[in-house]
Amino acid sequence: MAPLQLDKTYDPKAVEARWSSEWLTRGYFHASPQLPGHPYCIVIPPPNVTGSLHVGHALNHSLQDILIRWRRMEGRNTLWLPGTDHAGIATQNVVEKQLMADGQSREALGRDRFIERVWQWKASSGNTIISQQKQLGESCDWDRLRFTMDDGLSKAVLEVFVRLYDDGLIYRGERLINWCPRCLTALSDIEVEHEDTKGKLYSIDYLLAENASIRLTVATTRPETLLGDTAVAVHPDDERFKHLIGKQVRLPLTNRTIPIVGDALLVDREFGTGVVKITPAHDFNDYEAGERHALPRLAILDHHALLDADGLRAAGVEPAVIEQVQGLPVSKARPKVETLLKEREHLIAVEDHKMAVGKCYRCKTVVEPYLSPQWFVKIKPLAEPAITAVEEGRIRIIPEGWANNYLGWMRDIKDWCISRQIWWGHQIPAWYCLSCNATHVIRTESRTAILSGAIPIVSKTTPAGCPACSSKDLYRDPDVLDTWFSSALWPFSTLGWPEHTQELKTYYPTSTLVTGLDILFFWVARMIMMGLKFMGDVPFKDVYIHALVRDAEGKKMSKSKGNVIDPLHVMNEFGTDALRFTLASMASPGRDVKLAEERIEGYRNFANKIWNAARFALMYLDGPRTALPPAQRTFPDRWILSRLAQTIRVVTSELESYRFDRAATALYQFIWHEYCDWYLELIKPVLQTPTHPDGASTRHTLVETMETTMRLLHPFMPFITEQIWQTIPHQGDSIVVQTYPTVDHTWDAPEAEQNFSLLEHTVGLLRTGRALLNYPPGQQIAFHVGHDDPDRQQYLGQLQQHVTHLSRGRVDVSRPQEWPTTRLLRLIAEGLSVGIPVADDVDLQKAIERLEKQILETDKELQRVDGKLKNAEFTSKAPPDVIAEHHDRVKTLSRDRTLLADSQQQLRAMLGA
RNA sequence: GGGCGAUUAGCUCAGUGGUAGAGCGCUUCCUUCACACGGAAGAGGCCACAGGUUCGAUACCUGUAUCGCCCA
Repeated sequence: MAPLQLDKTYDPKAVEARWSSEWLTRGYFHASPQLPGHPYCIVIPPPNVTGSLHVGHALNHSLQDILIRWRRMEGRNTLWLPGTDHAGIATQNVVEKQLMADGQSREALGRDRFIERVWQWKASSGNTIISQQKQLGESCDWDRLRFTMDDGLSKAVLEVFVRLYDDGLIYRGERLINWCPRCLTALSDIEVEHEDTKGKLYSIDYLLAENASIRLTVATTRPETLLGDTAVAVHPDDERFKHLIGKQVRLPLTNRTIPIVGDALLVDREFGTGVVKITPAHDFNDYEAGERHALPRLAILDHHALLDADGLRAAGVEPAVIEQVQGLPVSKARPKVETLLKEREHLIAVEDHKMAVGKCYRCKTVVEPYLSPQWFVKIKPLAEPAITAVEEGRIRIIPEGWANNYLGWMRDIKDWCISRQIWWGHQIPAWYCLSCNATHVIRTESRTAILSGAIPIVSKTTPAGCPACSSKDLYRDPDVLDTWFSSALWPFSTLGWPEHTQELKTYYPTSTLVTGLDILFFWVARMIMMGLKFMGDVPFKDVYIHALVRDAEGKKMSKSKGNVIDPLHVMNEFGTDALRFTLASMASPGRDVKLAEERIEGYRNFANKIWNAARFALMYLDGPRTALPPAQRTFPDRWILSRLAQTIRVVTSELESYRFDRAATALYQFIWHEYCDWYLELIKPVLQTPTHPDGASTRHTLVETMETTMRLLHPFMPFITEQIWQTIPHQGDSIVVQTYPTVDHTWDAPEAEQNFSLLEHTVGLLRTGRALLNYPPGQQIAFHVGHDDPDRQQYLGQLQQHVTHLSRGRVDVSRPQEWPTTRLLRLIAEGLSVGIPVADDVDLQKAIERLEKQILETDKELQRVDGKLKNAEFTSKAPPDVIAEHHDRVKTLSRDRTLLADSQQQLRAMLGA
């Protein structure tokens, strides 16, 4: 292949477009159980089908792609399985909004036509995120794209539901659940977000029924729910009130009297007045207290969370009060009730009070505890093995700190409410015989209510008739399942379960799950439970939890908050590789990512640096290349091979421990500050001399190290590495399917690394001296270099040509004692001395100040180290090697100190002359 | 209220029981032949605070403060 012409500046767009389509055409990402290699599988956390790629996805997906590309290159049989979930509530909301814009409504359309509309919407818009993922270079097996509402996955949902029901692990019952009055559906506990808000604490007097002069002051944050109170509670040991337990109080604004109960769990004696009201139909704690005391539940809110006239009448609320509050939302009813209580002198005090309100995680509407019949998963029996799996290490959570989080939640887990009162999703496979359930299924014109006593027929297929009475008059439960119910099956439903596929056999359990902490409970925990239950094995071995990308205020990014950053715009501006590398480098465990554009720009520059290194190589590759054994190569070649070997070691081991940040740092450091800054500079004299005897070997090392480096970097920056790899000499069709670099021990060259360190310090001092004396970079200067240590002095002799080249001067290597004593600036560091001649017209002030500063620093350090050595405790207790090191340091520092002082004195003398 | 995490250079963040680090930003010099999306040289830090362990603590322990997250 003819070398491609490389532009001076890297242009990511053309390169990315070319390779992302080329890779797909060539089918590199297609997995097959028949392929050789130990399987390595990741299932993607399915993004919401309504979504577009946000920066959180970009992070999550970049990390997975790094793992997958790395393992693929290692020769594993890799499968990265992509897909989306149907996001019941979110998707329904999106399509409903569209309908509303057209003046239509879901109800007017009817269920079947509405669902058709959603599928149409999915066909036209549901692939947005998929094409964006491809743009990011994700090496998923796109042939296996899955969707939670696919036939196969839906079959898995049916299978699981029916089996759990048959096992007694799914039940239907009336419970207090979280209800979103905007989405008009139940939510599970974890779909409610708690938010601190400023509220008020109201103190309200309830009068004792038998003696109205005795008042009991109740403290509450929700005075309007008082209309549904069925008791007040005090602490059974509270001396102030315990004698009142068992008596009745008059409930204000109603015709009811309610009992006073003693309840140690509900009542905190220190809180408020020490007396609380109990409203079992509208508060979770009260619901449980109501169970304990067998209290009635009076619901006074309807499903829109409006004060309900029927409910209020049933609760014995005075007609005049009903008149004022019926049909009002809570926020408007509260001040009305407040006024009424005040008028009747029941309201004693109102204080500011901090409280948490629950909001719907999809639409942020305040949720209401709501009494209704719902379907639940009995979760304890499923949770137990899921706890054990993590405790026993069959599943590793990384970083492991989150394991406690997981275990704590799992041990205290509550039954999972899985029914949703929406249309888009997997409809629950339960039917009710209308004749057997005549009193429990109540049909009116507008809706059908299935009361909690109704007996369902649960079946994978539509039953032909009622098994009890053979009636064919069956009514299907209109509810659908929580989206997370189907997501919980993802690691095996996507591989073909309940069929016994070759894919399942090969790729389950999957290897690694990469996800954010935010869905540890929503998703990860539930996958573990379902995987253990239905596959009899864990769904994955490693769970890597990465940081969340947050907005400027440290808040979670979400579409509904409108605080998302668009990664596509970033990819356009700086290149996909730059974004990917940025995210990888910021993926430190336990810290949230705050994405700054300057950072991405920095890695754009890194890509450009790599690009230009490759251009440089291509310029000088003409001519033969000879592979000598590493030991016979030049010093720069031996050094860079040694550094490359070390980098391979670091990158590989950091990847193994999911330290993407450290792997990225190691690559950056090696490529920029070793390969470009030093290696390419060191070999220029050889390359630029056409007949140089080391030419053939150097060109070989140049290609060898660059080709290896591209492979090492490829998982992080797939596009630029492919482009460069294709351009330089190589074997094979694509870097995607090359082997990942492994360490070649013959590359290790400690002696070259030591010499390099000496070279680096020497060149550094010479350059400092040049800058101090304001000599132009190009000016040839007759430098002196020397070292205290005879070995080092000898090495300096061997390095002379390199020092000469890199310092752009003539270099005399000799003992400092032999140097001229006048018109020479001497700089000293750790035994190393350099001498720079001082021209007549040079301003010495800067150099003198620099020496002064260094003397002060050396003094300070000397004092510190010497102080430690004079401390008897230190010398008697510290390890001998540490003490020896300190002695060495004192020796070197004092010698440096003397030489620095001499040098300064000489300069001062010149200044005086 | 309970749990977890953070506090290190102007900013964003690594890090380690024995000499304090990176990227970006900043200052000065340089368009020299891979790269000005660049090169070279610099400036900049009581490692949040207070105790303790230790010969030695930025690191380990305890407490405090501030911030953030999760759960109730």
